[in-house]
This record gives sequence, C-alpha cells and structure tokens, in this order.
Amino acid sequence: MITIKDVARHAGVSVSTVSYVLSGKRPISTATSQRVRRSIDELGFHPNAGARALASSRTNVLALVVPLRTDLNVPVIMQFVSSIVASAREHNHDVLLLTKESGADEVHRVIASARADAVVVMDVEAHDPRVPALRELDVPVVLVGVPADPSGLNCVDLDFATSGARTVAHLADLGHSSIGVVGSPPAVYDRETGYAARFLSGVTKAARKHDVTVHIEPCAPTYTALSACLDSMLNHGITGLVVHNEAVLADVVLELQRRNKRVPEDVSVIALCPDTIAATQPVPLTSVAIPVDEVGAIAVEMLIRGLAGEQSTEVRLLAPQLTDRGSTAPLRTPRSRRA
Amino acid sequence: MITIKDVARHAGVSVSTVSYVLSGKRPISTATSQRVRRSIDELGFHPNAGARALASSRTNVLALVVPLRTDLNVPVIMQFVSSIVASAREHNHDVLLLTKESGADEVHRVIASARADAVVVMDVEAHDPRVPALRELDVPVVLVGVPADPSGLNCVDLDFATSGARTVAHLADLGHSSIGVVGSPPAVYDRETGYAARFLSGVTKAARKHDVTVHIEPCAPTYTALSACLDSMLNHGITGLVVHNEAVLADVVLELQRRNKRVPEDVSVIALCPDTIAATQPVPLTSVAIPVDEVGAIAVEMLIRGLAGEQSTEVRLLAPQLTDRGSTAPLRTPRSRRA
DNA sequence: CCGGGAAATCGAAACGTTTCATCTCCAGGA
DNA sequence: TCCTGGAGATGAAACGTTTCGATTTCCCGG
Repeated sequence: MITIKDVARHAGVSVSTVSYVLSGKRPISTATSQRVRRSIDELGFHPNAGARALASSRTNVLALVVPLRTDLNVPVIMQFVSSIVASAREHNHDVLLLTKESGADEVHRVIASARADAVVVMDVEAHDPRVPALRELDVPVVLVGVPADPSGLNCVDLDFATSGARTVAHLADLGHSSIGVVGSPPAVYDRETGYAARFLSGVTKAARKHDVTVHIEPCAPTYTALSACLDSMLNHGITGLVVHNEAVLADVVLELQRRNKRVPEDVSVIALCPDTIAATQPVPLTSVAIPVDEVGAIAVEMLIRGLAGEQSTEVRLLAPQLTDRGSTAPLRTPRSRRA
Repeated sequence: MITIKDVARHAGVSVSTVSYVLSGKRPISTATSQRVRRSIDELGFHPNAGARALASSRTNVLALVVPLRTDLNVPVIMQFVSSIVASAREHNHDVLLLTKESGADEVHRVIASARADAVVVMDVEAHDPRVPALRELDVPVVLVGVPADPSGLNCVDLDFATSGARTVAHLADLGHSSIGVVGSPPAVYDRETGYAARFLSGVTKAARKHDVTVHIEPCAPTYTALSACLDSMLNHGITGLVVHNEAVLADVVLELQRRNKRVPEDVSVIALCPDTIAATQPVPLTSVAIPVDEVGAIAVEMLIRGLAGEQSTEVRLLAPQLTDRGSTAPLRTPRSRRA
C-alpha cells in the first residue's frame, strides 16, 4: 500500500506538506505543489479513508435512508437516489445506504460509530416515528418530504399544494370548468405521507378560486382501476384531467383514445411527475415537474453547508414548474369556435 | 465522544481487554466480559469506525454497484438491493452505494482508499467494459449476472437457460403443444445483458426436446405493444403462455380475459419473476422464481468468505424453482375430456 | 515446596492521516 | 546594516482502535 509517507519521500518533502497540498489549507508554492502532485499520480496514491476519518473526524460519507421495500413509486425513488448520489460525489462525498425499514436505530449506530457525517432521509411520513430520534442527532440531517412537525429539522420538497393549484389554474385558464383528478393509489393516502394530500388541498382550493368543479378519485395501479376511474371521469363530463399517479400515467392517454377522446382536442391532460417521465410518454404530456434532481442537489447542499458550520433549519418548498408539451389545449365549445 | 478508554476505565480493565471482549479473539473470563459489556451499555459506547479500519485494515463495508438510471426492471433491481443490504447487515457490514454509470474508476477509488472491503456489481452485461478492471482488484468481487468471460470472477445468478426450459417443460407436460413467449422489451436484448437470451435459448431447446412449437416475441413495456403481442399470439393458436416481462405482467391476464380467454381454462400462463410479484397479482400466477433474496444472500456470503481468506472463483447458477399457483392447467381438448 | 504451563490480562507499538506549533528564509523598511 | 514579518515548509503530537508480545495469576504434578 502506498502511503502519504511514500509520496513525501518521492517528492522530497515532508508528510505535512503533502497533506497541505491535498487539502489546500495552507499556502504551498506552485513548484512544490506540482512536484507533489506528480509524485501522487506516479505512485497512484489514494489517501486512506480510515486514517483520514480518524485524524480529521470527517468521513466524507453521507448516510442515505431509502424505502427499499416500497412497491409504490419505485422509479421516482430511484431517481431521487440517483440524484443524491451524483450530488454527493460532486461534493466529494460517498453514500452509505440504509433502509427505511431498519429504523432510526441504524441511523444512530452509523452516526455514533462515525461512519457518516450527515444524513438524508427519504419518504418521511406526516407522523414519522423516526423524526424525534433524527432531531436528537447532532449532525446535519435533511428530510426529503415534510413531517407534520418539521421544527428543528431541514426539509426539502416540491411545494405540492401550489403544484396542485397550478395544474387546476392551467386548465381553468384554458376554459375548462369540469376537471378530473386521477389521484395516487389509495395506499399512498393511507400511508399519510402528506404530499399527496397537500396536492389535493391545493387542487380544491384553486378550484374554488377559479370557480370550476373538480372530481377527485384515487386510482390503484392496475389497468382495471384506471379503466373504472376514467369511465367515471367521463360520465362526469370532465374535459380536463390532472394525473398524479406515475403507475397509470402511460395508460391514461391510451385509454382516453380508446374511448374516442383525443388528447388534447377532446380532453386536456396534465400530469404531476418528473420531467423525464412526462417527456418520454408516447404522447408527451404537459406537466408540473417533480424536480428530483433539484431536490437531490439541494438536500446534499444543505448537508454540506451544515457540515461547514452553518446553522439553520429550514423547510424548503420548491416552486412548481409547468411545462407545456401540447397535451393541454383551450376548451372547444361552440362559443370558442365562433370566436 | 465515548472511547474505548472510557469503557476500560469504567470497567476497571485495560483497553486491550475491552477490545478482546468485543472481538472475541482471545479468551476473557465471563466475569470481566460481563462487567465490560455492562460498561459499554451504560456509557453507550460505539467503536469508532475510522480507528477500527485503520488498525485492523477492515472497514466492514461492502461497495454495491447499482444501475440507477435504468428504467427497465426497476422494481426487481430494488429488491436485489434490498436483499443485499439486509444480508450485509446480518454479517455486520454496511453498504456503500456506487452507480453503474460512474464506471470502474469509482470502484477502484473506493477500494484503493480503503473505504470498502469488497464489491458486488449488479447488472453485468455480456461484454461489460468494467469486467477487466474488476478482475484486477485484489479484493473479493462478486457479479450478479454472468459476463461472456467470467474467468477469475465470482458470479451468482439464476440459471436462466434451465429456467426457460423448465417453463416450456411445464406447459408441454400439461399437453400444450403451441406455446407463446412474451419476451422482455427489445431494449433488454439489445443491451446484451445475456440473461434474457439465455432464457430464450433454454426455451427453444426444450421446445425441440418436447416437440412443441414456440412463438417468441419481445414486448415493449406499453399497453399497445402488449396488445399487439397478445393478438399475434392468439392468432398463432397458442394455448400456453410464458411471460418474461415484469412490466406488462399485470396486464397479460387482464388482456386475455378481455379477449374472452379464461386463465387457465383457455390459456395457461406461467411467468418468470420474483415470487412476491407472481403471488400478488390479481390472479396469482404459476411462476419460475427469480430468487432475489437468495441471490443477494449468496452474493454477500461469497464476499464474506472471500474476506475470511477462502480463495475461490465460481459461477453459481441457481436451479429454477417452479411454483404452481393455478394459472396453468392441462390442455382442454376433446381427447382429454373423454379421458 | 517448587517448577511448569495454561488462562487471563496488560502495555505499548503500530495503523496513516491531519494539524498545531515551530522553524527557516528572504524581501523590504528604517 | 539590522530588524521585522510573512510565506513556505517541517516535526511531532494527536486521533481511537487492534494486536503482538509480555506479564501475572493460578493450578497441578512431582
């Protein structure tokens, strides 16, 4: 194994100089710096992580708590994880994987044994039992999602309430006055994760404001459920459809077409989902984005800042971003045709 | 921070004694052992991972390389990850998450800097460019999946060829002589992951042996593709259906029913997928299992054994396990009715 | 009563970094 | 010419474990 000592000898400098070249915490002349770097490359030196951790009490590792046993939203979760890992790497950190199922004890173990410097927790529920324990941890913590009482904790999430309002406003502005909402699977609402409910509250509030009627129906991730759901929607005479349900998203347009409803001519469809998903549908969908990459990046940045000493606990709700991909259009009524 | 020194003082023993109590590498009288353990609990001592790693050159961390950007098979991948994390924890190891996308360099970095002791790599392709680099690593490595040249590497996977044969044999034994195979999405075959092709080779081989005809068709993960695929199958007069495609699995039975084909009375259906998925379908499906938990457990065990010093590189193909859940039945012909 | 050996415990040297306190040198001001 | 200060480099002390001898204790046979 190549150690910092070998590098020092090879470059003809002291061990501490090599260390300072690497960390940049003290000025080093460019001449020595270059010489040292060359030695490092030549010898293929990689600083020993354990020794580093011991000496600096920094591991450069973030613990990430993920709900692995979930069958819901799996692709979205993967995207979150992916973005968090990428952001962590950009800040020179690695990611240690913990599962939600193993609870807060594992998080405590990992922190107490100094295996990680900070924690990001995904899929927090409104009354998540882990929250109190997380609050006790004296390392930076950030939650993806917002619990009922977020005091003393950092949180990031899309502003689901405003997003719900935004989708309805968009359709209302296009003249639609009868709007359907294909909700998430009932299981999601049961789990009290909060975000789904917040989305709906935004929807209903906007409906009142814009004086339109909304017909909300949760929808299980099966073809039959979707089918029944859409029939019900069409019976209610809806002309605009909001979909907050990744599982059935792909089939919504197909099923509408099969019922002789063209999109967007006969029915306007707007989705709440990551942009990558909305854009890659057979028919690209107008959508409000779930900004997975941004959420991941912000979560990591909050931690990094926390590690740098900045104290702050904030709940950061990201403003919704609507992209029109042509699946929504002005309501076609006799009046609008004449106009 | 509580250190081993504090524990030693509190228990009235030396530091090394505490260490030996913890590791069990030397005999300690039950009296002292208990006293030390009580002190540990009382003080809430957690050994510092960095110091441990430095002194013992063992991190008790496994690196796991996962394909995060995949849109295919996401749920199955999650199950693998989940099972690997669980197995690792059982062996007192944590899991460091690397993404396939970042390539072999990252694996090298993690090993060279002694952040992890061993590596498990998921989603290896037949001619995976990372394989040579992995072979050079002088730590235990195990691949989930089998590359074209697995020499010098440990691999675990389901025996897909035998599994393919098994599904056909099952249907053939029930009297079906015209069998359809709903394959994975074309993208899977394009990626040359190997397992899909091996499955099909097993299918065709068994078809010859049992003198039945098979009609194989890859199927994109969309409703339209499935629809077309099934129409084609039925036109060919198939009475038995093999499905190797988790994405459309849920809809296969529904679509058959919509075409007035009952399962299993008119069409027998057998799937290749994890048991949890087969069992939780609206109509439980007879299946050959993709044994995610077993594969994960074996992968981890191979690594642990490797870390313990056992030298061995083996390709471990797990024998297929078929579970009849009632979605397959004997072919209904005039002859079989009379019998 | 003594010597020998096993069992239990101890002390101290690693392990490879970071970082603090010093030290050296040299340029520039008086 | 001497002094001062700052930039650049160094040496050595941590950091918290593990682990290798060495030491103590106790029991047993002779």
